Amino acid sequence: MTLGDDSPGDDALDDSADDERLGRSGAYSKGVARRQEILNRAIDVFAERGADGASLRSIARALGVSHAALLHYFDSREQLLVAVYDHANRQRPPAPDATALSSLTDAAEHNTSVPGLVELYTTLVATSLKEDSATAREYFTARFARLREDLAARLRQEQADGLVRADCDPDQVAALLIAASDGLQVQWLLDPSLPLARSLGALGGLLAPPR
Amino acid sequence: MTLGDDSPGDDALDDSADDERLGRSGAYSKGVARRQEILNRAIDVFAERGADGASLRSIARALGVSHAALLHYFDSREQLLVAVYDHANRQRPPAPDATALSSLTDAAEHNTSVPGLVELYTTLVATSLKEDSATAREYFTARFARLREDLAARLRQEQADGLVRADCDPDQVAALLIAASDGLQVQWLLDPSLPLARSLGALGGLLAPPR
DNA sequence: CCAGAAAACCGACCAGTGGATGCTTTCTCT
DNA sequence: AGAGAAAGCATCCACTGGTCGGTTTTCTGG
Repeated sequence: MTLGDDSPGDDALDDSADDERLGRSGAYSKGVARRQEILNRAIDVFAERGADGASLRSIARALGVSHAALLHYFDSREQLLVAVYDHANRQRPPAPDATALSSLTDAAEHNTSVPGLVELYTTLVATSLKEDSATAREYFTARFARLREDLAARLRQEQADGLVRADCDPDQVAALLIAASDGLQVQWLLDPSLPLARSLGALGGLLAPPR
Repeated sequence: MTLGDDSPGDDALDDSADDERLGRSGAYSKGVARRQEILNRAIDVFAERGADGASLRSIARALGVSHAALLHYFDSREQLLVAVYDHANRQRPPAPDATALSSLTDAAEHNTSVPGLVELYTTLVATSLKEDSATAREYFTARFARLREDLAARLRQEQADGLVRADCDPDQVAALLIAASDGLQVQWLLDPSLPLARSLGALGGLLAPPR
């Protein structure tokens, strides 16, 4: 277990923080290339064969390596999947000057456009709730906290600018926005006929200041 | 596979619809008792040992039976878990004359008070997204549809009564409310310091008619 | 340039999983 | 009592994530 000898300087997270973060990135050039390859192929396998079909052996087969090779780059399947999700998200750099709502709508649009992404996200959130979840829990708590902070700041600004009604707490609304976006994506995946964007838009209407 | 001989009159769903629905309920009295026993113990195991710890063998061990016995009452682990969730929900009969928002707040309160319930719910929703999900998908699509309809009706009434602002689409807001409630419960489970009720309350504030 | 250290990778193995199957035991109804 | 269905078990299966020891490949410092 990674419990007995959690060596000082947990190298799974804090090395080469500028580019990639989860799991060992290779020291040799072949290694870093493989790592990218894994991340890229894994999302495909996930999209094609679903969460259950994306076993370590299945992903490894798609790459022509053994499943042990994957565990050389990532401590666990969980960590691999988190890295895949993280990787998929870094493909879409966030627009810094977007509205709180529009940034969420954009993200939702992106998620629903990449096959398998919402399923991956939901799967990972579910595993992050398990008590013994190692990587996922840490990752998503941090992600939610960061997102809430970011959105709350945006909302405060928009309140000051008169774009958002003033009689609501930005912190609560930030949590609310994220929750609504996540929940709607799930509902949409179960029933794609739902107008995801429009529902989020309705929330925008509720946030607009009274005229 | 249950694919070859999906016999006519799928008895897993349509028999004894008044009380229980998922999986075979016993024809002998001992059988129906066992079924209740399974449902009751399973939720405990889930609460104590988490989603991963709730394997068929683990649950069976807690009952003093073999894991094959469980599969005699339920077609699959997935179906068992759905039945457990359904069972846990039937414990709490819904108040018929509640506000759209208050009914959700109550439900959220209930979910967060029963250990393991939110984790079970999230796990099941995640599995319902998998392509080959048999029972869960059907169950949750139906659940979401029913919930949306019910909430939308409540909202329309409240709009007519002047309790909810009129300039929003009840259907969109219904989906929104469910999504927000679900998403907030997840965030709360990852960080229990979040004021779940207050966040939902903020949504109530947004829905209130302008004064 | 080449020795040697580290990285990359494999094959074999392990305990545990969900599920299928065939058999025995227990129950209930006529 | 006896037929027939339900309840339940032992056993098997393919597969999973993860570990381990060993081999090959890749790089770097002298």
